[in-house]
Amino acid sequence: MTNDDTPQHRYSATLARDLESRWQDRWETERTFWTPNPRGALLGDVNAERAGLPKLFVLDMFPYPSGAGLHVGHPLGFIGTDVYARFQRMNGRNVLHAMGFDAFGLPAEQYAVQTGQHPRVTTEQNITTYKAQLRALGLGHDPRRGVSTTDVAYYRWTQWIFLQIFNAWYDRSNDRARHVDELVAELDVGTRLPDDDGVPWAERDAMARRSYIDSKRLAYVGEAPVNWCPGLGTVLANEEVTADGRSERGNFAVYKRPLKQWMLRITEYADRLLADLDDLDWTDSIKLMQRNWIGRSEGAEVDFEVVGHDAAIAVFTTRPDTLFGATYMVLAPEHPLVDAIVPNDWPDGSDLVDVDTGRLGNWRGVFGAARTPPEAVRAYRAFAAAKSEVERAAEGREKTGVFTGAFAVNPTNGRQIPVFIADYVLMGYGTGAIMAVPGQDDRDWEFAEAFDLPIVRTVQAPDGWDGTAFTGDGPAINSANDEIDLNGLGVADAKRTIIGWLEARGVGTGTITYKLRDWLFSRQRYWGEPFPIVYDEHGPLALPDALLPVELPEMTDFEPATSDDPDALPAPPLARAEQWATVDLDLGDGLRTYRREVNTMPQWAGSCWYYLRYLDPTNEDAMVDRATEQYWTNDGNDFGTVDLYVGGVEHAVLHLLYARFWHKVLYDLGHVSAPEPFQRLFNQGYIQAYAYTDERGVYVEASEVAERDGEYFFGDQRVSREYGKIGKSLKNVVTPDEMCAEYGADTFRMYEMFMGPLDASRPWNTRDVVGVHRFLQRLWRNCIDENTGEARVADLAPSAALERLLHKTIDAVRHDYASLGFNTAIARLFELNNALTREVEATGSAPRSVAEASVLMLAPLAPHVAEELWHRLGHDASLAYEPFPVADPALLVADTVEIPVQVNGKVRAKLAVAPDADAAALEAAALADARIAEHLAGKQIVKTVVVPGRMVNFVVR
RNA sequence: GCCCGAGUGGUGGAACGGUAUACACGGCGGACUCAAAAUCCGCUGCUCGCAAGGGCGUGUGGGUUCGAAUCCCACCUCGGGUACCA
Repeated sequence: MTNDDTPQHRYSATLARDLESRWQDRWETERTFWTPNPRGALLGDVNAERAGLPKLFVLDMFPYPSGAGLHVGHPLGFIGTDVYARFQRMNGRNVLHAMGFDAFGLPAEQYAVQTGQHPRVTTEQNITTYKAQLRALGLGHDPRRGVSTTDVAYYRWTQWIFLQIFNAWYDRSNDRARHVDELVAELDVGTRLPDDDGVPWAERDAMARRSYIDSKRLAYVGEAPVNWCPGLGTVLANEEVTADGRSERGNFAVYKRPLKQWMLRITEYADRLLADLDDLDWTDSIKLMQRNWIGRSEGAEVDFEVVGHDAAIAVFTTRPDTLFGATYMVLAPEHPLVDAIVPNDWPDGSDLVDVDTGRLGNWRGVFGAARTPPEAVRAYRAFAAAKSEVERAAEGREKTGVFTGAFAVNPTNGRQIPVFIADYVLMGYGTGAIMAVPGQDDRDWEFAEAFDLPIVRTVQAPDGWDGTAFTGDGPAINSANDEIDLNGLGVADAKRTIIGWLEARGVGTGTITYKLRDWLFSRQRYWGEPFPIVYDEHGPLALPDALLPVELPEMTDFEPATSDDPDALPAPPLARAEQWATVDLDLGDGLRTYRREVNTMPQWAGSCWYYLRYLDPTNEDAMVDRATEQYWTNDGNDFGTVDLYVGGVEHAVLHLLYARFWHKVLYDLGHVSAPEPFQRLFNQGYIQAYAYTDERGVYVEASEVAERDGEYFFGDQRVSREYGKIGKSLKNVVTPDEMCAEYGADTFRMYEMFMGPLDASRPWNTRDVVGVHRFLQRLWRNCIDENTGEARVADLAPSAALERLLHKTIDAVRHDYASLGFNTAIARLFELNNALTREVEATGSAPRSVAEASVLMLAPLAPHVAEELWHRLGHDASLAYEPFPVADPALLVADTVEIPVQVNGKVRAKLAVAPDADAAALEAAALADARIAEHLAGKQIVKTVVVPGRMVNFVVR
């Protein structure tokens, strides 16, 4: 690249690397980015006075340190937050910016299973690599605050938070979580009554009381249908299962199984999680994704009596207005009422039955060889349970089910309607049972067609309706009995009316249901946080704070028992650590032997609260000091603690919903002072890259492909170009390390910011990087003599035009930095520098005022070279806290502006006029223009539009 | 299927309803050089024209407006989310 002719002090990659490592060392030695807390261990003696400034908490979604290290796509958001943070430091904010690691998780464990290397060793090596890579980018993080979720000193507090959740219950009357001791106290004095089976509190024994309290906790052991993944040997949260019913990690089949697992009662927060979205500065699309996930729907619960039984089937429906059209019912196959209502024999005299068609799951008896209802139910349940989620998806929406032999009564008209079980009804949603209204529901229509069930329309479909279910609005029909008449009412009115009738009759109520389920919180893994829980013969008990942390035992075999058998039972690795799992403790009634919880927490646990630990990472007495938390949360009217949170959209529901939930629990219990964790959320785009395949479709090393005449060649071989995720499999990995070596970190940082808006995804193109490098080289040359390395600025006034441009640039760059519009800020700096270059060429030196302002404006983007230039321009201190330039408003007004003159909307001339020229003056000037006169000749002016300072338009005929 | 979001030069991308294509890459031409690289300067949406100048242009088709990349309607393509949620 460079040879002997190149001036010694030209800004080259070598020079860049040299000054970058010097400045990184200096920032470290001088503790430049140590951010003071208002009190406590992190107040310190460096920058302490800054604790009096207004705070700004900037946060990145912390990374999982994978063995592959960073590629160029990873740091996009990190650089964006760093630019923003540096800019705000120069604006007099006390900025907290740190980087930790979300280091529990499957890859380290799977690597451990393969190699026997302890996951902690792998994890620590990976973190070391990441830290070195991140340091080389010059990110201004406070190194003291970068916690890892795997640090014992960190997960001690993750366990502590779990205990807060375990020891809390949700007080619906006050709509907040409270400590269970308060529940016990209220029950003891009788201001609150148990809401389960009516046995008075005073008459319950200790075990009954304990089990009642356990049933109220926000963390509880529940038996629920869970996503069991035998291929991974663990259960998964709904959020970890893909749409086609496989595990997000590893792509194994997932089955629904009822298992006892830890659950967190996030559903109690559904309404608040929904409502508080309104006050967050998040994009509408993320809010919408969260709203959809929470899935609030309003409707009614209606009881259908079962013929011949003293039982009723409760259904949830969002369309109570269609109740008259309910012609059958469907229960989920595993619905608890099924066994109770299934008769031993098929009902007599039915005109319903076509026993011999052999059609799968038809009216009765023909499911497999089933001859009786119990046989049919058993056979169908086996059929449904044997299907994995994938198979269900693959079969599409084909409706299957069996008649249970039972009938229920439609409360509106007394008609007896058959009761089915079918897997299109899910146990986990609503009541696990539906009333089927084929006339107004597509799924019910399909099922009714498959099973020849009657269809009654209760909403008038529009003329020309093609015959299937009509789900739109329209007047009710066929919907009247002796007491109530919905006919003619629209859907909304009909709903209101029927709910009133149901409530008056005591057979139903208006209700709200959520799609959101409680959070399945156990994993059968080794490399996660152990629960601070032990069991006696009656159930789980919390360990006291004094016994935290519960550390992971040393093991050599980390593998959970995996299996191809969907019916295999979970066997967590910690269960094999016998010594560890059995423990003698005195929990208040003498030394006894307990069994530890052998599941671990999911990876989301540690990432639910790391931003709080950044605030006070070394505190051994509390998760975070209260006053410190308040300082970093409140700058007047904060609703969320973090001011700016930047990360990928892939965490739109999982992480962000879980973290909001934990934060709200902590808020209710008085541990944090804002109701939400993240005030402003910004989703950065992805960087992808081109990949190339040869004739066989095999990927070839992208860095060795050359473009010639619009075609791509790998050696002599023609290859075709694709576009996709950066990764080993596409052979298109480019690392920040390579870019730093070839151009320097400043060039790399600026290129990432220049490629496009931060929230847009874009292709990496190494070829384009050189443009930013040239800019830095030109700016350097404008300030520094390339032969001597001395500053070449002069204390001259810049030309009026340059000065005006400088202030216009300051104004634009400030605005762009504040709104994360880094690509356009860079374009402005390029323009300023191009103008400065011309002035330097004309006069031989750069005016100091322009050079210094340029350097300060560059600093957030390219901090190393900016520091070096600042230093060479004669400043001893780092510019990290130097005030950012401020534009002089007087210089923002141009002396002339160019105004387009249009004839019939087409630009025909441009006028140079004073910016404050009024409409009359503009019109006169436009009419005086020769070219305009030409276009107006022989035409009649119908209308003249003049917008002062903007444009003139003549409409002619 | 449903719900979002996006389609602008050869490429990445600019553009409060008011001069479309800022800035950069690439390309072309030139300076420097024995030469090349690096560096510097100029040109670069398509099209007709010697030129002056004109026509056409922001996925497609309509609409609103004096004026639309921008607002509205329909459609096409791509990306994301979600999926029997009653």
